[in-house]
Amino acid sequence: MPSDKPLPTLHDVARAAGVSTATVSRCLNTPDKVVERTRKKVLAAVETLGYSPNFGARIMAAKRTRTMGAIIPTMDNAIFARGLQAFQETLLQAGYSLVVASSLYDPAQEAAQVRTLVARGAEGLLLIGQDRDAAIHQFLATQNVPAIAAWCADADAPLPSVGFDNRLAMKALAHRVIQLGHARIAMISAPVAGNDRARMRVHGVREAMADAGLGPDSLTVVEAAYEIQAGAEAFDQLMQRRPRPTVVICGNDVQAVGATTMARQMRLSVPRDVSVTGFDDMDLAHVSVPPLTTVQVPHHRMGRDAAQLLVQMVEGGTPGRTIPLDAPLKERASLGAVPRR
Amino acid sequence: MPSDKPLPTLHDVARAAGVSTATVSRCLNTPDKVVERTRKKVLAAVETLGYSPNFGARIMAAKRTRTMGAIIPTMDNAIFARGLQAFQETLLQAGYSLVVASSLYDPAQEAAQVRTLVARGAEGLLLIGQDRDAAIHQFLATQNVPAIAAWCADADAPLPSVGFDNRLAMKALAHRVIQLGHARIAMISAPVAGNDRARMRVHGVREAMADAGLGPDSLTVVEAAYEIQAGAEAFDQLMQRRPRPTVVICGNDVQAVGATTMARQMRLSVPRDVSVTGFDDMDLAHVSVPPLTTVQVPHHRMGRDAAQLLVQMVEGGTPGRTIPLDAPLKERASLGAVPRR
DNA sequence: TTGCACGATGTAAACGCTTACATACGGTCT
DNA sequence: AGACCGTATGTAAGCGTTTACATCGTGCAA
Repeated sequence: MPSDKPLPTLHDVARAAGVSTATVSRCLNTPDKVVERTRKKVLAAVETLGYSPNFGARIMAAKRTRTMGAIIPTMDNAIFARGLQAFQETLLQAGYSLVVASSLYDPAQEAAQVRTLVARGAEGLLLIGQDRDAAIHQFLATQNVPAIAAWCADADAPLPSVGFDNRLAMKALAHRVIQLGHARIAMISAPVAGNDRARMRVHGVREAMADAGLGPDSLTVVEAAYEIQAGAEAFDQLMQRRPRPTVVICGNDVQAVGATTMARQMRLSVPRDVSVTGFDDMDLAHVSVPPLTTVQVPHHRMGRDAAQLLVQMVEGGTPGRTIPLDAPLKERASLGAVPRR
Repeated sequence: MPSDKPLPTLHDVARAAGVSTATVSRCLNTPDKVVERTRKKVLAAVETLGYSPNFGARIMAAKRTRTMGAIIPTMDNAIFARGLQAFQETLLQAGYSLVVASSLYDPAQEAAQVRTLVARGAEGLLLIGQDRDAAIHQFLATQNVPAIAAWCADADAPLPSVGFDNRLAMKALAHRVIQLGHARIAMISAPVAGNDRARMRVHGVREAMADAGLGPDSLTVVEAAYEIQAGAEAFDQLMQRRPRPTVVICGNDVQAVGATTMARQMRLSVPRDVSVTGFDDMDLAHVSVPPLTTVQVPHHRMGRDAAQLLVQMVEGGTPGRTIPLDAPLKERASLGAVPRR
């Protein structure tokens, strides 16, 4: 209970400056509508009183919160955090604040957060991926809150998206893998339930294989948690299989680094004995020994473009058009030709 | 201009349910003050109309935003992002939303963000470190907004803090380094201007050296940006010095990984030719070859405890007492005995 | 039966700002 | 000099909740 003395109001400032509340308000919001002399007086009063406008009253009168919301699976994932950073910076430039919430990869939590953020006055929402219940879209529509999906690019999905095509990006990587002669392929994926990005990456590998005439039984997929250790364990498990896969395609860099680390422990040389690839191109990918072949995710551009698109949708009332971004293959030492024997 | 049909208000719901606005409000906020039959009627009306309370009006009347603010240097730093994640999760449990802003390590930006977040209705603020202008504290005091500092622990600093003592943690690491026989010590630090965490870490090394009778000229400190590449360049530069340092203490894991990477490029063996240490214990530290000796920063606990303390300060009006946390030394292969020659 | 207490609901007053509209005041043009 | 115009400022009406207080009704004790 912060029951201290009440904060000064517009009225107090107006009285102190000897003007009306309207003039004070104008000084703060549209300074050029007030003549210099008056403005100075008012600003001086604001200063001495330590006035700061009341948020509630302001948005109630202006009918604008100038706040956007973002719901990401978790900021523990550095790559989301970085996208969020760019999103926030761009939003700030446009005069918006950012409220964040996390779903922890749980659709129910995400749905709850959508309601929370809208109730908290978010004028627009940034979500990750397209996997969600139709009820959410309906809710957003009735509340008249525009939303966009990042980390994907899919023109005919429910939400306009800003990002790259997970399926195609991974397909390109898998294509290159196959080109190098690999035919016994294993994949470590994050859990695909409720995660279209992970699912699409698996699809991408499948498609590349199908295109190359490799049957579905040439691929072994295991799901693992988004952790280095889990990647390591999954790699271990995959290496027990006979015949052994010649390449392990990972759905992300974190698991891939777990894989290379485990390979070293198992005294398997990467890529001589087995190749490993990642996805995201985070710092880890460079540091891994050997450096990871991976897909570069444009997290910064994604965050920035998402912010711009969302602001445009909120302010222009426009429907919002998907912005596809490139996610180029970064070929590094962890991927080599299939071992001959 | 989202000029669509206006959203339903409390009045609309009240009319639809055939009750007063007060009853509807009670149904939503204190359901047990309303008899079952009425409540059902009202909730049905809420549902069919798709009613969602107006944020501005609500906080104006209730005088509570249930929003906290956090200003961190950047979410590009995974370790801040993770602390923030824990902070947000804990806040959510307590019924608060989180507005985030970033200072980009710039005190002026931080000051501006403090004002922005307060104007945005933040009831409490999480800041990083203690390095800031007194004017900020004064502003927060007049606005009656409690704030705490994370990533540090300093009982007699202006703000109550939740975190660890950067100086002591680094001193412990340096002590161990010296114990291993190192006497020509180099340090790569993030820029210390306006960054008490970085500065305190340097102090820690200096103190450990002084305690061991090593003069200040046994230490070479270079500042570098918070990037792998910058760490690599700084390491290169330090390795040109003669006599060459036998250990490079880095202010953080990112720069340390840059150092080990550069060492490999220079065909220097770590720790045989030169030892390297980090600070933070992020994923990178495990993955580095060799794994980094570092200081484990309790980012998750810090975020959680910070949230709890802040909520307590906001709700209880209590002054807030510093919560010191451990940041233990994690000794791994990158630190070895001083090379004999 | 009357009176009372108490629980359920209604009434209406804030809350502090923005902004449409009204007003006042000079200055210009005829 | 009078009419007119434009600019700077004032007046006051909301904005949609919450909540103190008033009112109503029902059940129970006397």
